[in-house]
Amino acid sequence: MTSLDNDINQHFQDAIDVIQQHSCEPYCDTAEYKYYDPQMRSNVLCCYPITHPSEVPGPYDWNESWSHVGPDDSLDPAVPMEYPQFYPISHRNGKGRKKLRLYEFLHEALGDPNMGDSIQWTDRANGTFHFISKNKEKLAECWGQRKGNRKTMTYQKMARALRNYSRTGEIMKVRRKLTYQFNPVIIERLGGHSHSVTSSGQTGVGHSGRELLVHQQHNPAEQGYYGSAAVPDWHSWYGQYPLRGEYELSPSFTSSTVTKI
DNA sequence: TGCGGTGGGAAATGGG
DNA sequence: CCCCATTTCCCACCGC
Repeated sequence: MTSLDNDINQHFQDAIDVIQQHSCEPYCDTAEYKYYDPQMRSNVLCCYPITHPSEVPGPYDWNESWSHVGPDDSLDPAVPMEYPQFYPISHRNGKGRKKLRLYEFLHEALGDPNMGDSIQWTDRANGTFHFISKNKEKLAECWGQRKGNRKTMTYQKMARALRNYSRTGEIMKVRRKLTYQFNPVIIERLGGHSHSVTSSGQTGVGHSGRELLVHQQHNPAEQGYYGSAAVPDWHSWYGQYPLRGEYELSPSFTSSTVTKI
């Protein structure tokens, strides 16, 4: 155990204390927070009450929960839940710690079967995901507890943070209820495998959305999810959202480019 | 009309 | 003290 590990564990323990002081809500098993070990990612994430394997949500019930949007042939509800992925931990950089970002938490949650009834991939290849209306508040509360917020996190507040990502480009809102989309660059950085991102050899750089950048044109076949006029591909989004002038669009929008500024 | 969801301004907060 | 990434509050709007 390195001193860094000790430090991290100490801070985690502090967080636990805070959480406990604020009387932990039902979804959170504080015991799971005891050790902050990158090798135990699922435990770190887990703040969700699964008392019996049968409670682990099975394949998503599209008929029931998405009846308001109708069937979508591009979606595959049969895609099996995946187990947490072991992407480079973002909480720490070379020295010291780095705060967990919301999009990182969401990506973790998407890989955690225990969170399957709160958040799910809609189209993993596109990086689109959606919250489950019924349980979205649970996920928000987990997020709030994870951050040690003073007040209870709500979906509304979490969604506000998500909307801020629209400006920076990490996550965009999809014109569909409770649905958002990761920037493919983020997916790749997080260790996902959005096939819509070609390898430029410059992934995983930097520490904020700042280096994030332009993405190539979409294969139209990949856009079935959105329909024609809904949410466009990434460079349309970048065109729509200038990203605070911190990102420069590649002269050729059609090439896959990740440019560090 | 009520509700759930969306969108965004603005100030506050807390870590680095 | 500054910057960043939210967090918190609040209000307006929209579609069902």
